[in-house]
Amino acid sequence: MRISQLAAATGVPVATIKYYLREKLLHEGVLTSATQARYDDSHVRRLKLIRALVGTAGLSVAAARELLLGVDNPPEAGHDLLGLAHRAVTRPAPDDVDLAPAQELLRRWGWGEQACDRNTQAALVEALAGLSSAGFELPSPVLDRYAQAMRDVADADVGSVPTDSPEAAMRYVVLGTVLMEPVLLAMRRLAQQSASFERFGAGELAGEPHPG
Amino acid sequence: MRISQLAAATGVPVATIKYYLREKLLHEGVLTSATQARYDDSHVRRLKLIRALVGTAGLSVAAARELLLGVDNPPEAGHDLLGLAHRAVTRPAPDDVDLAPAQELLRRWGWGEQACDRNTQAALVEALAGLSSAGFELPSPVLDRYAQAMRDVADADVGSVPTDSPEAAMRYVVLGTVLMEPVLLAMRRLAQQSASFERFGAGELAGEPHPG
DNA sequence: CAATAATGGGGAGTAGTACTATCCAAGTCA
DNA sequence: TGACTTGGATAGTACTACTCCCCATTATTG
Repeated sequence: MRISQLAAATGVPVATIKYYLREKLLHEGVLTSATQARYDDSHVRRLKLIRALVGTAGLSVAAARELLLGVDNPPEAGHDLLGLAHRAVTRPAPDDVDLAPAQELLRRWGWGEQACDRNTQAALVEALAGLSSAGFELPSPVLDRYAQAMRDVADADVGSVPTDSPEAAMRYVVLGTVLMEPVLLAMRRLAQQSASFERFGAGELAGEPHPG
Repeated sequence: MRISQLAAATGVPVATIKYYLREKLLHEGVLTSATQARYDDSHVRRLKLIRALVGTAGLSVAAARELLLGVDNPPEAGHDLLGLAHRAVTRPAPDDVDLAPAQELLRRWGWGEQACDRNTQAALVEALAGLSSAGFELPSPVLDRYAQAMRDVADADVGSVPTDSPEAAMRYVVLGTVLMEPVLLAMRRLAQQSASFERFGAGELAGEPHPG
């Protein structure tokens, strides 16, 4: 399979494939001469994965590269798989963030504080600060309901990790974490629309998507 | 309050404030002369809100403008509030997307199909396509668990909308939808870390954030 | 009142990202 | 043999979110 066929098979322009090769997101083909290389099914699969990461999941090319690097070279059997996935989607926190608000919540929810990564805690703190700096104060009970729901999600996540092979687990965790996020957000919005429709009826909060 | 004081009060550079003024994200101050305008608390609040939207929530300036425009001019009492918020974070779907996969899921979950916006359904279809094109096949029962969790989230969302004033409802729905997303994602990651830690222990899936 | 500083308004410039286009020599295929 | 394709590299593009600079006009300060 030559590069133009790879392009045809995936819908990705040749120039873009070359770009991904340069950026080390896609492994090189086997050179058969100075100006010819052969690509195979692994390139097709990888290309689709890349497009899912940078397209659907909205990762930057740099983040996708880091994440793929981890998928390619599993650190050791199961060592910090989650950390790898989370690092690709969580920006590093500055040294001086105050994690106290997050830690209090973790205690309240019984989520092992020592299990939870600094940067992820900082992300929660920042997100909550965004809410409150927008003048949006969330009552604790409501926040707790959200936490319970996300705990359910996480239990589903962790519960369905394949435990047979470390590579499979790796793949599942890394990709499941980032590729599931847009799915969850879309589901939330649909559920909101449905709940709003049931509660308020058309034309109240949900609007009138199908008037007449 | 002059522009430099507004900058000092919010931490936003003067040049950036001018940019937001040009882009109509921030309302103008009251001119007291040809080269002087007065700003007040409403500008401080608005600026914080803008930073939360484009910073924390990751909206583009254009999306933030559209959303703020809606918050400023509530259409009519409760008319399509959700639609407004969702439009700001959901890109328009092309005419030819096949919504069938989403509609089947909506039926299965009992979420009123007629309540659910085309673009949002398309977003779900695309997100699921991203998963599957990455070679990631999600068992239906697992997807159903996610759906249940997001339904819980949405019920909390809709249940805590203030029903007294349309303006308050507007604000709550629009901002709650977009500003809560980063909160939910951060909570999911923390819950994953905690669940993983409980299930596999340190050094297995969760990694060893605190070795020793 | 004079010197210095700050402001509104506006245009231009910048940094980063994700491509996209062009070129060329070398190789393939008809 | 000769048009077409490829790998490899460089340069250019479109977009976004600022950031810089300028100027005439105030405001402030000594």
